[in-house]
Amino acid sequence: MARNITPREKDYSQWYLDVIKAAEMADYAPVRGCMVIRPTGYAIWESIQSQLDERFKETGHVNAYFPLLIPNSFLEKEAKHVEGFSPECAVVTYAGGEELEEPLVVRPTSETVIGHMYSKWVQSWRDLPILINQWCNVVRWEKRPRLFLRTSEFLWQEGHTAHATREEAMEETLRMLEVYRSFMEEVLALPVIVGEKSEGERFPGAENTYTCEAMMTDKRALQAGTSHFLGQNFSRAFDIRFQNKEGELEYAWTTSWGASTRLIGAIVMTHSDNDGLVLPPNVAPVKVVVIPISPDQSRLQDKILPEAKNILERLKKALGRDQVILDTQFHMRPGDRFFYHLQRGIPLRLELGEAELASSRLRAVRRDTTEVINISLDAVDREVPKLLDDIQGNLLERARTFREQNTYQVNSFEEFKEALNEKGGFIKACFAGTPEDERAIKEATTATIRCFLLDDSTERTCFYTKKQGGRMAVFAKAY
RNA sequence: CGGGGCGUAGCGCAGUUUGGUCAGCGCGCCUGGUUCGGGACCAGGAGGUCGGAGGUUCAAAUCCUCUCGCCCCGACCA
Repeated sequence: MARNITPREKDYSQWYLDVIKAAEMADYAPVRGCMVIRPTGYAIWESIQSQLDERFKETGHVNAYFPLLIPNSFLEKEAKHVEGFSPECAVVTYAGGEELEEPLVVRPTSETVIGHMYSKWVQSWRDLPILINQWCNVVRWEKRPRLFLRTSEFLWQEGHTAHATREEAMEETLRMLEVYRSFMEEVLALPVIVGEKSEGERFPGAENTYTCEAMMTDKRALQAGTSHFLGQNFSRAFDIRFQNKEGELEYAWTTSWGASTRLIGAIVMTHSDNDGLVLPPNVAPVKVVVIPISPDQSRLQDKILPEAKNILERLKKALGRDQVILDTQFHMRPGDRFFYHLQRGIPLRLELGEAELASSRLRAVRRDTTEVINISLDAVDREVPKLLDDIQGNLLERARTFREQNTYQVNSFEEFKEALNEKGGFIKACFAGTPEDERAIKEATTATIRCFLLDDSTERTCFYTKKQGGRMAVFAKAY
């Protein structure tokens, strides 16, 4: 058991911080609310970035870059947008040695600048759709920051598209929601519930917001990615108009969608344990570590190390160059070296010592189950990828089971409160109330509507108002 | 922004009530040795203007005032 990590059941948020610290993923920056993403953490982000980017490209998107600073007046063009974001905006008023004529907002998101540019780029229906994504940082001033989950500056990706028809834009919104869902499940081993946000939780300026909601191991919900159908709100505000085939001027229909470094927090809170970080193989920057061991330095150098290098090369061919590393920290004792990689979440550890050399077998230890498997040396190229797949599958299954076991369905407010207080987790209930009802529920229980389920067509009685025609909602305490 | 806690070595803390032999402990770090398959042990060593600024006093980590920052719980959020 790790001695530098507070047990999860004792203090969840301390455990979370300890895991991040032990894995050296991040550190606090001198400015409150800001964080430094250290190489181990950043490598995870790069892994997320490259794999998501590939999926964006596959669905026809291209990358571009829009500026960090946005004229304050841009934000003000969309009433709800400015209302939603102004409390958390950082504003530059002084630059170049003098007061600026117009304050510049450090982007909290880029709908406005991008809307401005799109209005210049779009004239004809032939210019549509525009399918652009950008990878960047944004600033949203936070009162209560938490590493990866809520920091004043964070890294993310924001897709912004413009379309000729409402249908096309809606299709895009849902397509990207699905890209997020499949990425989260297949790569991050993060089972998510997709759905539609309630009016109160909607993106400021959106007509509709769709979300991927995940359950952390403390049974709280985490919004892991969102996709917004913006209707014509931003194209009206920024005059994105095009001439259709009939020669008439029409406003374009836009969407936006984003996922952030918060996903790293989600990985930590979904898979890690009291020994530290656990990474699903598909997102792990390093999937396998080979650890040559021997108390005898000359045996180590002459016999064991060469064999370890041989295995390393074979695994590099089987898995990819950077996916496997050789541990040569010979000044450390084996236990220390095991812990070093354990706490960094490397999915599979391969030990090679005297015993293995003698038996022509490797000792493989799974990070997810601590299970030990002996692999014959000739079979590593075959067995290791299989094991990694198995680990990936196990982590997803484990998370899914946990979520299912902590999801309850209720029919009355009494049951709702009881389930929430005694069990926690996700609570499914049919809801037909107003935003005021939602607020009242939140005040009474601190739980909020995470989303309305998309595939729900049956109309039932609302658990709260007893009105007919409600939709199935998932409630939870959220991050 | 409200409520609570806390700033002393890289990290975690004791010391503050009762001002003076209080510059200390554990971990980590460095050196040497013995060890070595889930976090070793012994010996020696480096490291701090006690968050900052004023003040009280012969004397301040300790008392007073102001200030900065952090953590936890609430309202706001990817």
